[in-house]
Amino acid sequence: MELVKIYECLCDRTRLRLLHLLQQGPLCVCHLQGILREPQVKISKHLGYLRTRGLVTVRREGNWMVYALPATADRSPELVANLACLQDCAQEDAGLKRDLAKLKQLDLACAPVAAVRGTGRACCRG
Amino acid sequence: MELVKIYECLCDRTRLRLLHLLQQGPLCVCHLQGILREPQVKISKHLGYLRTRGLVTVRREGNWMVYALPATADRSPELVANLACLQDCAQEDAGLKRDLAKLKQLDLACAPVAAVRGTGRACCRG
DNA sequence: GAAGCATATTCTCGCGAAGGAATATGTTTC
DNA sequence: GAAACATATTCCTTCGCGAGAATATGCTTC
Repeated sequence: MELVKIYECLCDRTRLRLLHLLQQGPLCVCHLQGILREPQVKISKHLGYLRTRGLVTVRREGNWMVYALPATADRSPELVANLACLQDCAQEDAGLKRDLAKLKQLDLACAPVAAVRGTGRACCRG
Repeated sequence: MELVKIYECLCDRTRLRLLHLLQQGPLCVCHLQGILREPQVKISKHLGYLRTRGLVTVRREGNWMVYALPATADRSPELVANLACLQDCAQEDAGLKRDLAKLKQLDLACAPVAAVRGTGRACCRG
């Protein structure tokens, strides 16, 4: 994976937020939408952008599309390094920390549903 | 310094090469030009881009403009983290390694001039 | 002060990317 | 199979960026 391509994915605020959240584990679009509070088109298109560049994978789960970072074995050294770096930097970034806090709340709110779906974190409006 | 701004600077191949080289120490434009083998306008404009975003500083030295990374004390944690990450990633990148090799050669070739100028690495065509 | 040098700036072009509105696709439920 | 739902795609507009040619700026030397 080319280094510049990784930076191209990281250089947009929305994508940065998405990748940051996905570092916590797989998430479906409606989750991401609920946290980012951005229009559906916007989120869907940025996820598409990340997918075509291999920074994200998708699987369908009923009505939902569940996005995730590539399996650990499939991550290039550059990607691993930059994801780690992002984790570090996120602690200085109020916005990213807020996203994370919202995610934790969702996890709690959806605990039953998540358990049923067995993913540990499927969509909570189901 | 905003995280996204840093990534915006890193997401162009030319700028990536420039920043990578500057991690070795200050360099004048003609040095960078000699290593990258790109037209003068291109290099100058990308250096300008980096400067307006605070990722690089300049000082004039006679006819030459000497570019450098910000003083260590002036680097945000995000910048420090990403520069370190870049160093790591550079070892997987053949192009960046080649740039580095060329830089070492220049250092040797210009040793006398560099000594005179006292910067340890001023322009070698002087 | 004129000439020569290193570098920056301006102008213009083409392209790709971001955003939003509307619409399409694929899945589930009844 | 129709309705409801989650998500993707298309179409359009706007905007900033990258590239190159030509020109300007600022310093030095004679």
